[in-house]
Amino acid sequence: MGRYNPKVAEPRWRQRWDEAESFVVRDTADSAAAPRPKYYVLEMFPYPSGRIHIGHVRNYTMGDVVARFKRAQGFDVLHPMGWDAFGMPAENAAMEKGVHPKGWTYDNIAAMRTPLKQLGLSIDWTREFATCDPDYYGQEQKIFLDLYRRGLAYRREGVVNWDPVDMTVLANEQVIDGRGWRSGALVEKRKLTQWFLRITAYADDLIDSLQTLDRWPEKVRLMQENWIGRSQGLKFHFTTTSGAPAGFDAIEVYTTRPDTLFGASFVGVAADHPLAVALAAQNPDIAEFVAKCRQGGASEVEIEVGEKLGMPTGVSVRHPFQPEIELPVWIANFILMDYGTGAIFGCPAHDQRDLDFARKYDLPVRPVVLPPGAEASRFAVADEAYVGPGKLYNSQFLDGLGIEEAKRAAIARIEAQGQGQGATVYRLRDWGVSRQRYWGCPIPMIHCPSCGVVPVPDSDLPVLLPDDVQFDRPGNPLLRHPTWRHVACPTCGSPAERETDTFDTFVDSSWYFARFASPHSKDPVDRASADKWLPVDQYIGGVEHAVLHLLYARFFTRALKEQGWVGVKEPFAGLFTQGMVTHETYRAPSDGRWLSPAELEARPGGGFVVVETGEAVEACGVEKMSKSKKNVVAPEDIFEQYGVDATRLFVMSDSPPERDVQWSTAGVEGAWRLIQRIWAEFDAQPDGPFRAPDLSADGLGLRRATHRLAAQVTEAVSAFRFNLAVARMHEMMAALRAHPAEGASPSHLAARHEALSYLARLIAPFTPHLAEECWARLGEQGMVVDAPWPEADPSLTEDDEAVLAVQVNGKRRGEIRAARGLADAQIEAVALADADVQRHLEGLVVRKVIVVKDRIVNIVAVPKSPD
RNA sequence: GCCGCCUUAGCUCAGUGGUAGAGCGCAUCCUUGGUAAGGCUGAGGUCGACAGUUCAAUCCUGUCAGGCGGCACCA
Repeated sequence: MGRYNPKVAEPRWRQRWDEAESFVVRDTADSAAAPRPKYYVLEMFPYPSGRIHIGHVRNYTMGDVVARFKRAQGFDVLHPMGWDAFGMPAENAAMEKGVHPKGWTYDNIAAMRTPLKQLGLSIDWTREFATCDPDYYGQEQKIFLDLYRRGLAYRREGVVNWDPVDMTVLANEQVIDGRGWRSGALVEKRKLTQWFLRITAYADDLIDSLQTLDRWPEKVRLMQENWIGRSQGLKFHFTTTSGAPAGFDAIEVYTTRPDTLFGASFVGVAADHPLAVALAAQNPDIAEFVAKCRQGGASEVEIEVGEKLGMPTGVSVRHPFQPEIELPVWIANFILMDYGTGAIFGCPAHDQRDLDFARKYDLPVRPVVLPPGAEASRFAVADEAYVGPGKLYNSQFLDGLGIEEAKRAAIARIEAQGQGQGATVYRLRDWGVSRQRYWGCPIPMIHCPSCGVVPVPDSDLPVLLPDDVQFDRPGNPLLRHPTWRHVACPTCGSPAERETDTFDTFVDSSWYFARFASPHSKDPVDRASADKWLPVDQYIGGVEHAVLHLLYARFFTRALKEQGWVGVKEPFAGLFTQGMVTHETYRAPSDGRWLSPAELEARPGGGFVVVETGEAVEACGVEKMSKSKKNVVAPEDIFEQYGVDATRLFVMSDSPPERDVQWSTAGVEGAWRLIQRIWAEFDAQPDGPFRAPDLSADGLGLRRATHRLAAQVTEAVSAFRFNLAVARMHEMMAALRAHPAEGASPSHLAARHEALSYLARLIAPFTPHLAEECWARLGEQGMVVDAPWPEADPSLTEDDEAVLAVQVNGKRRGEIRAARGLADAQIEAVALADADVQRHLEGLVVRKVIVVKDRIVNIVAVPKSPD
């Protein structure tokens, strides 16, 4: 008799798993012979910041529960781990602390590997790699050259988002509310020559295939769909009639509402539009306005205010359907150069922005869509544009048509006139991947003065990062390196220069899941291994990657497939996005500074006091754990105090996994107690052997509880409802307590043995160390990790007698017991005979009786009529 | 502004068209050779508000309120 001591038990079992190589995947050798189906579980790999946090613990425990569960169910499971190791923080550390990014990164990896291994994850560590390993990024360069040869990578000058703090370019996706996603600095617009990946080539497939991803959260699919932002419309040109500079005979616009063309009252162009630029060169007023728009666009303030600003250009264009009508061309601040054609026609009656603009500059508002039930002579648009359904009017050949018909008719007419055609436009833009940084994968290109851009030959790969670099000032150290960039042109041999930009780190994470299939292959991916393991069956990570990483990875997988490296186009068949770990925050009432939980002491009767000062403190809200709010807990400390299993168990309980879970000391203590209670039941069990469980005797109730538990845990884990599984384990403890070992009959003991044997295997995905200890205590063969998942006996999961509630007019009035599946008429009779029910039926006439099998009886009764 | 999610016990949250649940907290009691602990029992609920569908609504539908998240001059 004794308490379960995780400090002793946990390291012992980890060592046993290591020695047995329990989690090493036997890859190609048995892939043909083994009949086991494969299952690839992957959690989003971590950035090696140097410490793990509770969020990691939750993420990796979820994956581990799935991996161990599938393993026990007989799947050949791949569950690898790696490091997303390139990126800015390493360079920041280099600048701040004078350490080399490489050393800093690998030290951090080592520091994080220890607690991750301590978690007892069923990971095949032989497949571990970091994206900053030359072996990995060399393969990435190979992939990039494939993309380049296939025209999916190209270089062009473009207006880019420049982060002045990180001194680098950011992708559109990395700009959030006008600020850099990492630095938080206001992003500026700059013109630079950049490498781009042609993700837009797959826009349609990326959007259309979303519906095949039926094991992805609806929310994420919706976010991707919105991000790609496909719209159908019409691209056409207006011919200019007067005032246009040379070369501007026409202005091309894009619209999704060609039906409203007869309501057009102006044409607008973006401040960056070539026409605006050309006019600015001649006209100082226009130049000033254009400059103001550019600033405004960056400042974001104008957008918040929503004020529409415009400047007439003096240019006029002809209406395509009404040659007698000319429309003025304006430059307007609400038109974006990088969407559509950077020019629009304004129909104020049916577009709120155009209406705001028209009211401000006193332009005509001409309604052309009549809402259902409205009268043409009286309908007018005031301050709100009409965007609803209706019939066209004031529109010549479109009159009387519905909106969709009118769109088709207008497009057909424009096409017939040769002035344009129907078009699909996307919000998604090509992915700019150049970063002016050192700690990233070098882009394997060479700039030759005579040959131009030349790819590094395959035989010269990988292009390695030089180690001898200085971080004494901001900017890219590769540019300043004395020798690294100077190289002979592979084509002509004359002096040339290497590309000094490196890849966006999202490139690194766009294919790592494929590399795990064959982490040591000489090629990026070994096709046979990829065919065996891909796609990832269950991917698990934070919802913050719903757009960026997941979209890039889907794009990369398509590109890899076309190159023949892999056979699938969707990388992740199943996706689960887990919630965050939160914690209460506390701040001192006196000076408002944040206090860490360690500085506080619980006060009897609720609330906390500061240990040092005795000052009373109230909790001020539950928030995501962050250093700034001091509401963090270090996983290592929790492991030390409660053990790894209690930590794992707690992060899996309480909250459904897709939701946030609130960390609390009480919660871990609850998990700790459950572990102790489980162990106590195993500890109390006398040594066997026991004869086969006897159905006739007092063990039946326990056997039912056991098999119900097996069924429930299996279902809960399959459905990612880990918290439910834990709740059922709590309930199981009540059943075990009701059937104590002490003084038990042999059949009773046998039923207990079965219960414990099942329980050890059912808890194994959650608390694997405890499970092994329990398994061994029971005297079972081998380790739990190699034991098959327990099957529930269907004949034991259901009681043969059901308890039915009896309602009278929808209110519960009594309870009856009846054999399962008993005929409705018989149940009705029993229910009506029940004393409680009889009492409630006094003075009533039964109108109808509804019997729901094995669940409930509802008696509908009305008062007796007086006669 | 648009889209999505949430609102159930003091707290954190499960759950179901048919008998309202768990953990923690709280109270009472037991144990004091599992003891920086263990256990029994109990109190505590208009299931956010209103309306509808139904024999029956916490659950389905609609409207509203409050909270959270994503997107946002995307033509």
